[in-house]
Amino acid sequence: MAHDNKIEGHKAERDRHPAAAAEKILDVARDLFYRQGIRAIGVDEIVRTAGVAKPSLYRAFSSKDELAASYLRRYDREFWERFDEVVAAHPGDPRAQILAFLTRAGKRTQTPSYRGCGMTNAAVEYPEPDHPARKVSEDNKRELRRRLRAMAVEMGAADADTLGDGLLLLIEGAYISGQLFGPGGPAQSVARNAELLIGASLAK
Amino acid sequence: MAHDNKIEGHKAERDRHPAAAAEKILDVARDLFYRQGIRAIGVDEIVRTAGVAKPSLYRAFSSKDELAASYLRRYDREFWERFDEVVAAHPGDPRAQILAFLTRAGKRTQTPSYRGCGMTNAAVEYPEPDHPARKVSEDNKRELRRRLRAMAVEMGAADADTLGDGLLLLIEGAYISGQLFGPGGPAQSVARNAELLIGASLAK
DNA sequence: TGACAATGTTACCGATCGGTACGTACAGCT
DNA sequence: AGCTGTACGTACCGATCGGTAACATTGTCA
Repeated sequence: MAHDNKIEGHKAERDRHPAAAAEKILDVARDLFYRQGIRAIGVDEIVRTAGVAKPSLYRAFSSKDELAASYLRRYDREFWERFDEVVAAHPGDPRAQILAFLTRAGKRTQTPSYRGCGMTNAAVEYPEPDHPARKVSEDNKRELRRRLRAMAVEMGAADADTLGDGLLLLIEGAYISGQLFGPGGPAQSVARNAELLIGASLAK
Repeated sequence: MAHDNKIEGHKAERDRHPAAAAEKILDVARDLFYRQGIRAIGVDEIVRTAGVAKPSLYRAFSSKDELAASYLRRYDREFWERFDEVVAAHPGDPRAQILAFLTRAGKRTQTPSYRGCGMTNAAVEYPEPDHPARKVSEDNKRELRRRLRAMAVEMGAADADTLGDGLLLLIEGAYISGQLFGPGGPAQSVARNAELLIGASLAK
């Protein structure tokens, strides 16, 4: 054992860039937190699944709460990437943008393993206003509200704030009932209902 | 307190009916579970707040999960009481019934301490399909969906299932964004948006 | 070769988790 | 009185929680 330097090369492959453990941790945390919930997952399970040591977690993240916040910050980035992607697909046509977004979201909610919006779920799990994870979630939702209202203005809605908020309600409702009802649930009709709501809000 | 001859009372007052501890436990659990979340509250905190001993909890409830389910069963009863109350206030007028329900719900969401729907929150906290608390929650939501769709039929909607589901999405969205945004959030417009959606769904 | 940075290993901490074995106080009945 | 059933409390269980100290091992780069 003393001179046992040559083992399998199962660790030499990732030395190229630093903080490889942190990335694996975040990958695993993202997966487990989203699927099972943040409170349901302990740090031990994370490091065990990631195949890293616990100190590696606490060298990269100051606490579990901060790891949760990091998970949500990454979620936030990916969310807006998807959002901007569908927006860019229909330039100058906010109605088509929203409908495309909702069609895609509605489709995702029909997946058996669908677990809703990580942001929304985190806010439910952490009602305390000063929790780091909740702050990220609230920021994300505030920005979403702002954008939806702006798009309602673009659409020329008589009461743009009401329409923007109505769309947000439909979206959040889809996130929640997607995970509550599973495939075949009410979330499958979110795009159709949004279309109806938009139509009613534009007609005067 | 009509015949309250017994004094002294840290135990004499509840001899009349059995399982007084169980009631206090359920009262406290209801309050703490709703405000902070089920996973966030330990059984120790419950019994401490209730001023009872821990075995009293486990004599009345086989586990914490079962206590959570009991909390939700009570929540379910009270929910349908409120629901039936507003339905009874507008006999034969499903549109007025729903609007009245949503007006009241929308108002509640503007309370600073609002924490959403206990059913919805529990489903977010417990994604596992066989968790006792989740089962209660799913049953409640399925029944709500059924009723909303039935009311949409009563209203004479062209696509009643879509309207019923759309109303459910708005409701769930209001529950969630009520606790996410607090007063001034999108949930304040849930009744207005429902009105628009209903109008658009009835016009052909 | 030697310093450095990143990770791993092991062992631990106090607190809290959900849950229970067991003894006791007190009612009603005979 | 004596017995019995019932509701309750004290004290405790092992497991897990989030988090840390100390040190060994690794490959990289100068």
